[in-house]
Amino acid sequence: MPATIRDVANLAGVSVATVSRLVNSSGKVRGDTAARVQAAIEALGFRPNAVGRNLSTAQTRSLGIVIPSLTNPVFADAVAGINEEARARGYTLMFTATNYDRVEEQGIVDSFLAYRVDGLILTVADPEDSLVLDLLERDGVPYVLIYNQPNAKGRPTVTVDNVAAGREAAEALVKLGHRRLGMVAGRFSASDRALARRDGFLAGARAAGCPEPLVLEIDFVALNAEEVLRPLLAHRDEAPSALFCSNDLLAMAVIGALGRLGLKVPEDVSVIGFDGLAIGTQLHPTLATVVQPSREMGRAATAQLLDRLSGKVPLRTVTLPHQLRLGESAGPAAKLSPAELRDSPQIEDEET
Amino acid sequence: MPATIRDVANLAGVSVATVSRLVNSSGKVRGDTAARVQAAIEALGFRPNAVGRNLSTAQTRSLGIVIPSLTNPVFADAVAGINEEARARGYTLMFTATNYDRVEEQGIVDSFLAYRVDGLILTVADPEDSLVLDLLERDGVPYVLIYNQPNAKGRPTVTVDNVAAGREAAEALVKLGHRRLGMVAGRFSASDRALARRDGFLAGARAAGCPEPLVLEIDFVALNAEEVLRPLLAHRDEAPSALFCSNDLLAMAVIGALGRLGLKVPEDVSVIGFDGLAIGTQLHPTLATVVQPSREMGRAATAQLLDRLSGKVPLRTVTLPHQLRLGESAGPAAKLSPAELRDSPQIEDEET
DNA sequence: TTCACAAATGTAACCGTTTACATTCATGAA
DNA sequence: TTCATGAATGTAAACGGTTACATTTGTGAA
Repeated sequence: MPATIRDVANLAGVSVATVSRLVNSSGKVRGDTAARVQAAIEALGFRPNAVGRNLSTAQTRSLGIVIPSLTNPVFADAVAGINEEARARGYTLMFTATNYDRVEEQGIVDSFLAYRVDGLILTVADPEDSLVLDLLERDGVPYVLIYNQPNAKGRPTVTVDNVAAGREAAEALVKLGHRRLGMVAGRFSASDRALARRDGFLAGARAAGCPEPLVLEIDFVALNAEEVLRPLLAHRDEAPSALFCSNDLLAMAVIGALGRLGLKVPEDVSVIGFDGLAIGTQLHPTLATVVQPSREMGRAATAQLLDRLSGKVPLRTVTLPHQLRLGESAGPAAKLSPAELRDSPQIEDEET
Repeated sequence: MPATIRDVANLAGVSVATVSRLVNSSGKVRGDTAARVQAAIEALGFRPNAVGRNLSTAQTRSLGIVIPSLTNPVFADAVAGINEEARARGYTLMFTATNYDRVEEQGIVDSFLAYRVDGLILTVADPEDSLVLDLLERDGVPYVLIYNQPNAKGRPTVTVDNVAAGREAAEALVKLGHRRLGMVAGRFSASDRALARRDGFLAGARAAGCPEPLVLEIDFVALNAEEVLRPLLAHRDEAPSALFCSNDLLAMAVIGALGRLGLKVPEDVSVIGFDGLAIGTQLHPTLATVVQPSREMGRAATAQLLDRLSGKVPLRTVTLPHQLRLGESAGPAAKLSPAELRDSPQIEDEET
């Protein structure tokens, strides 16, 4: 039973319209009246009910955030950026994680739409073919994707160029003298970006004349990296000497597993991740990675969405710059073993 | 201009009450009527407007979450737990991070109250003396603290026993043969839990007859651990051989800094953190830490709050079990140097 | 067939705002 | 003093649901 605008109006001896005008600084109210109303507001501890306001104005000044998981700091960072920008502009956030589950995705967006959020920021499982996004488009609710990188459909996204980044990762490893490359990724069905990174990586490897890299797709959540890596590395002669991981968390798990398998990073195997998590720089060895500006991405997505909401600026896709950060986990390839020399004769490809 | 309940009613040729009854399965509606209404709902793509409902029912089925930061995975984990539990029970989350800023805290809670969240879960800077909590109590809005551990005032909290945990950390280090202990903590003014951990740690050190540990209070955000640690470790003879850090993130930063200062963990200095972040187990060395069940804590806080909201179960303080996880970063003390022998003669105190 | 009664449905007030429009008030010019 | 005018304020209808209460409909017994 908090005080309502009517309580205030009664106490101050004015109409609700006047109170509303004062509270929202819409319309003018004379000094003495204002003072009386102000006093009434304080006396009653009046706090305007946003629900009533939302109903009346048909907007909520709230944004819905839909991400796969908070456990991966890369999303937490993005949300931090979203939070900053949204708060600065007086918007509130409704939030949920989907756990990479498309059914959840649907349910969450439904519920956000019921709450009439003004717009959404989301990372979905498959942006190409997403019922959720189709729904938003049909209902005309503005949204911006983040991290996703749809090829077709003109879906507005804030992302980095995952393909180019994947290629650069491959190139960097080749430059270090590696020829037998491998990639470890989470389920591609849950991550279009992992897919894009793979495509770039494979293209890079091919362009450098490397043998086709092995790609390992593993279950990111119930992760037993050791088990998965053992067969891959069984025959040292044929095993990859460098692994590209589709994200930093995975890379850290892989490095841990390699250690337990008795392999040293980077002496025996180089590892390079993706995301640029802050902790990566504190590790031993420090984590080589492709840095994406997660916080910025969150901020940019929010800014764009809010600009769209006030004013009619159309939403567009923004590609932010990524950056290769070579850490200690990626080192020069060990001297080539005879087996490898046989497999990759065109050594002159390798610059330095 | 989404369809309203009245649109549906018109199309189906019934009254709004009937539609409402069907949608909420309150009250009975005959089979054929139900079918007609259902058809109308589908034809119009009707999605009940939660704002209207909230206004009418005076509850929002939403919770406000207020935490210091998402960048620290410990909070992200808790939010993940909160998210799970809330979603399972049909509640939506409004979310913001305060960045350890009390003014922000106030503003955020104000805004959540304006939105009429049904309850709040929060970690505040200082639960003993918090305007925000006083406000909630005055307004009678249910809340549960998480991580905070207020001594006085009967404020409901879900937490671990930070004092006991701090003491155990000290004991563990002593057991490993360390006598010169140190602690590195974030600003105590922003973290009552760090304070509690320190108290326990100091008590443990004292009980074991160690010289009074040095306590370093540093700015957790703009962190330059190297700079801070250098003087502490300047004289190897007097420097602590083991450091207790008030959280894992800090511990990782410290380990990194030690490395850059040319000190090995745990050979030269042992480090033990607090939180039990998942990544800790993947590091080299693996991180010794006090594990708190963050996800559980989030879940427990949510469960309690929601139980309170339906039914009148009173809120209470719950202390969940923590657990010492000795990782490789905490190792046996190096042989005592002559200087240390002089300082701590009662060697028989050390068990093994 | 009629009637009593329960089941199904309808009516309209209410939740707390905003805001178009109407009304009142103050001011200065005629 | 009167009046036109603009400023300040008030009135009441939305907004989209829920729900107490009133009304209608259907059912089976007499």
